[in-house]
Amino acid sequence: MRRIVPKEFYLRSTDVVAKELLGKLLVRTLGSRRLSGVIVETEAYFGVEDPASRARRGGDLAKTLYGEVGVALVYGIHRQWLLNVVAHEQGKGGAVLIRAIEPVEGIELMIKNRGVSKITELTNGPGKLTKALMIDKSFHKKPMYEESSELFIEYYIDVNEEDIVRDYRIGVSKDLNEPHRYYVKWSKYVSKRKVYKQS
DNA sequence: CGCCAGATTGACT
DNA sequence: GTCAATCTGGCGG
Repeated sequence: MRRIVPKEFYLRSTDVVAKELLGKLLVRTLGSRRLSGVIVETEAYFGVEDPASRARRGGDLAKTLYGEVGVALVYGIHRQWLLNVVAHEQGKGGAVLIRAIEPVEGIELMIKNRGVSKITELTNGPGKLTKALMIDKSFHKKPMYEESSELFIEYYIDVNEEDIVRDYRIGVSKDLNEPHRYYVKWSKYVSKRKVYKQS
């Protein structure tokens, strides 16, 4: 039985949502076809108080970060698309970056989309998974709690608390002094690189 | 319209 | 390990 994660799920602290998204299924539909994967790595980003957040730069992304929860925030960087879900408490700003998934459905098509055959290389990075699932700017601001969006998140498995690792965010030039990256310890699909610096 | 930073990736030494 | 390709969005002129 499939059940989509409801909008209310995202109206909580960004950190809690980031952690609880682990083990959920990210689904992209193409007509009757499904491409999906288990979320195994996430990072929390906040509002203007976060030096690594796009909210710092103002504009549309800042508005989206502080806006309605449960919608996709698609952001382009270094010629990749990165997928976030807007999640924060009432009156605050924040979003969860989905950094890695484990392929479940539609693996053949993902291989075609990515141009690589090694399964573990398919979706073990934020830019990689958007390419594998054919996610681009057209999904920006679309609700992720409705099947009609063709991009949504379902309940899938429960991850044990002791299997969740908390660490500093990856790749940001100016991080906060607290870890905001979460990943599943046993997953082979977590992006390995660790290039964080302290501000 | 040009400039530039940046939550990345993959090719290469 | 190093490094550059190449894209988006904000901002200044």
